[in-house]
Amino acid sequence: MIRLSRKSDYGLVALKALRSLQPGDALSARELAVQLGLPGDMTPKVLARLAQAGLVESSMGKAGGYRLARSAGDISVAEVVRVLDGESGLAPCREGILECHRIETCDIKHPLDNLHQEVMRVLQGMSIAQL
Amino acid sequence: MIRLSRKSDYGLVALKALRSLQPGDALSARELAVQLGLPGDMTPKVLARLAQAGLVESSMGKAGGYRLARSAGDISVAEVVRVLDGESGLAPCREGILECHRIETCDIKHPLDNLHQEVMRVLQGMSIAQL
DNA sequence: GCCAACTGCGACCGTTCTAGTCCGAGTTTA
DNA sequence: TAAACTCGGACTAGAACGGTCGCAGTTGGC
Repeated sequence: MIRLSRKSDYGLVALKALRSLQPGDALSARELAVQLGLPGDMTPKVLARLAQAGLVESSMGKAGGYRLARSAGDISVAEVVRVLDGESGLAPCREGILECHRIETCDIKHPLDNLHQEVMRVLQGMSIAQL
Repeated sequence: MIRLSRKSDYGLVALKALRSLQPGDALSARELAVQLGLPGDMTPKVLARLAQAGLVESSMGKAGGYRLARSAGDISVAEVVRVLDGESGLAPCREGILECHRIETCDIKHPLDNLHQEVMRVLQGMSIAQL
């Protein structure tokens, strides 16, 4: 399936909301959740992950919150998806535990990898600012 | 997640195998499964679905089996994915039962739909023959 | 005419992944 | 010192997916 997870969806919406923030200001996760209608305890998680990856900055303590770490035009959809969903190839050959037993003879992996790169290039081409 | 389901994966592999068939010949689902190392009872399902969608032709009875209904160059990856996984937008706003409650105020749906179309265009650009 | 080898189709179950919640700890400001 | 926030892990419920089983219908050969 070519579909974004909810996490990525939430992340995109949240980033978009942070875009219209005055420099120096910050929005708390709870405020964002209420404002955007996102599930309460999911929002801090998504934002924390984005902060960890350097897409947003966080300030702790009272009156703390999140703000964009870079300009909205510098953050691509691809980056958000990669941070929140992890990057895995198009092909469902799981790595690790459930390894594909066809891996030796698989002749479609390379073409699919190429496709995957093209898809990511498309996502790379759209920034938060363009959403 | 931007990942193909196993069904789509199996479908692509199977179609690719059918490509090198003599005209008039047919391969049974079981043969394909053995030959490609696919799970035994999954393969008939995938092929039946493909036949239903007109991507492969089937002949019943003894010595029956499957063959491509069109030339491999005319079948795109996008089509296979659409048939086996169903087409759903990039955005995870499920339709029907679990409708997104943000649907009214959602301002990223349209941009995501555009992205989705671009992604499908990429998949459309690769045919079974190119795999 | 019967049997064997297929497709076709629906029902079913177990596993995996995802979404969402809860809770405790650390940080900052008033 | 208290309030408001981030941070991180652990846990639960539910949906989606992969995979299996069984039966009906069809065809070709003996």
